[in-house]
Amino acid sequence: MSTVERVPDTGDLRPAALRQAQGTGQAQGTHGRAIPEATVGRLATYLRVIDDILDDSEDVISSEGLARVCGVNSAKLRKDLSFLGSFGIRGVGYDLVNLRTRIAEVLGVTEHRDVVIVGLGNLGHALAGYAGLAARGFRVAALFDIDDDRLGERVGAVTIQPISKLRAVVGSLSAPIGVIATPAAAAQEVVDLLVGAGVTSILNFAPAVLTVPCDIDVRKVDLASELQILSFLERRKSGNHDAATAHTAVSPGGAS
Amino acid sequence: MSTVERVPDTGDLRPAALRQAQGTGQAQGTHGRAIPEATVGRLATYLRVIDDILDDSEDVISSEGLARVCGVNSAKLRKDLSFLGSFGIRGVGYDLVNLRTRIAEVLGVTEHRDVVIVGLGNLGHALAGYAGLAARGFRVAALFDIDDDRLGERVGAVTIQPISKLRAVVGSLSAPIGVIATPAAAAQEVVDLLVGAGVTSILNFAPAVLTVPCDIDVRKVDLASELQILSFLERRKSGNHDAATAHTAVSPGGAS
DNA sequence: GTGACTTTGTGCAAATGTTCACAAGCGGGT
DNA sequence: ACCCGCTTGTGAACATTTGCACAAAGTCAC
Repeated sequence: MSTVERVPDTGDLRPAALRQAQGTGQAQGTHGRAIPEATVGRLATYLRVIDDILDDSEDVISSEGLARVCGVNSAKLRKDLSFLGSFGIRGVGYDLVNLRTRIAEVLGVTEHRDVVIVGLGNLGHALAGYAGLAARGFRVAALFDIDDDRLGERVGAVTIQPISKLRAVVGSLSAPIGVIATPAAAAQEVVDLLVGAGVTSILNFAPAVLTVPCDIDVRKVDLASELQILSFLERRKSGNHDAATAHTAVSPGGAS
Repeated sequence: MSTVERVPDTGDLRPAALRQAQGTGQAQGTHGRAIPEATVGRLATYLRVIDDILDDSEDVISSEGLARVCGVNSAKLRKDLSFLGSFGIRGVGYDLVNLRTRIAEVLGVTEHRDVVIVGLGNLGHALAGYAGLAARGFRVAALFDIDDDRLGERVGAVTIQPISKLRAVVGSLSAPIGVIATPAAAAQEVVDLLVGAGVTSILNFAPAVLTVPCDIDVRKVDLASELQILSFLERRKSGNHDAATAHTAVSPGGAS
């Protein structure tokens, strides 16, 4: 996952999925250790679960206890936390408040981080109205849509603005995250606009492969892909390999 | 990712995230090879991209060409496809129509697969109204909500029904995928209902860790987690490790 | 203070995933 | 029919991630 500079002939631009898949090298932890990609992905879960149990539990929790609630192996949890420059207490466990603060720091969500959403269709509305965002460290700072009918409409406390305002508004925010909730056809155009306005982190809900400069992080959420993966697992469970085998028996004896 | 049977003391039930993270052993490919978890996750992307380029392109594409559009390494693409019992033609490439059919078969989306959505808030509405679902091999078969005000409302061609009908309706469908779009507080209750009704594949949008029997597949989509990961990457880019280092300098010289 | 018990932090090995590099195979030109 | 150039399929090297097992380090009872 560390061969980003070796991308062959795409030059400065490359499909976002490439960066997603390959990662961006190593993250520096607090005490100089690198934080693996896989660990970062779980920290968000730990943070949420800790928030869930902050009230009704002791103020200290063991790796075993937290791991059970998070649905992960306790050794993995401990190793993950060790990348944060851990301060668990041997024989006791982790102080929940401390732990929460520490993870939030590493994830950069101690202060609320700004989010701008482009595309206010059904999905965009759902995202913009999602109350959980504030609780998880984010603030919906601006909403943009290309459709005149939607301009001026308010979702929560924020008014939908025309795309033409995007550059100026984004410029006034500090390192906002861009969320693309437009149809796939518009996604590349929108991502170009966002990048042009200085956004360097983007969450893409449109089912399209985006091409961005190599210093931009893009993550993708694709409902249909998730369903298709479930569909595959389902298929495997019921043992329906037959339909697949039916019509192409091309490869001979090469299999091991 | 193949140690599912070794789960320690949770017995028959275990948090869904565990199964998510660990996978469920190995999938059997057509010619007897196992399909790795990571490959399955990419097949959905390939399928979508192929659909995108089916018209405006040649009827054959090289691994290099397809890989570029999908944003992956061409060797990885070839290896992924080789698990399908590949039938690419050396010196030429892959027949797009064939490839599409083959991937759809493996993913189990040749016929439309039924999806039932529970929770018709903003997000549920967005999902239910998502036109792309049909194009990607799914059919919204039923909608359920607990709120009396929403009962009878139609989204697309489907009417929202009370939760009490869930068991009966699900029983009349063949291996539907359950989608949970309720608040986190209701998610465990809903997943229990779905499992009780015979659903074995579930996509969870609620930010909660679900506990399910071990033969049930649960996948999770969490907006806030994705944003937090982006937030971390952003933080790393700008080199803001300072705030993090500020208040806990516990671990001594153990760092490399 | 001492010993028993608990839990963290981590070295190490196994499993999984990615990339390279190249032999094997195919089509087209002559 | 044969050669040439192109592309697939895959063995092997490399990288990452996971899980085990245990030493190190703390608490608690007495």
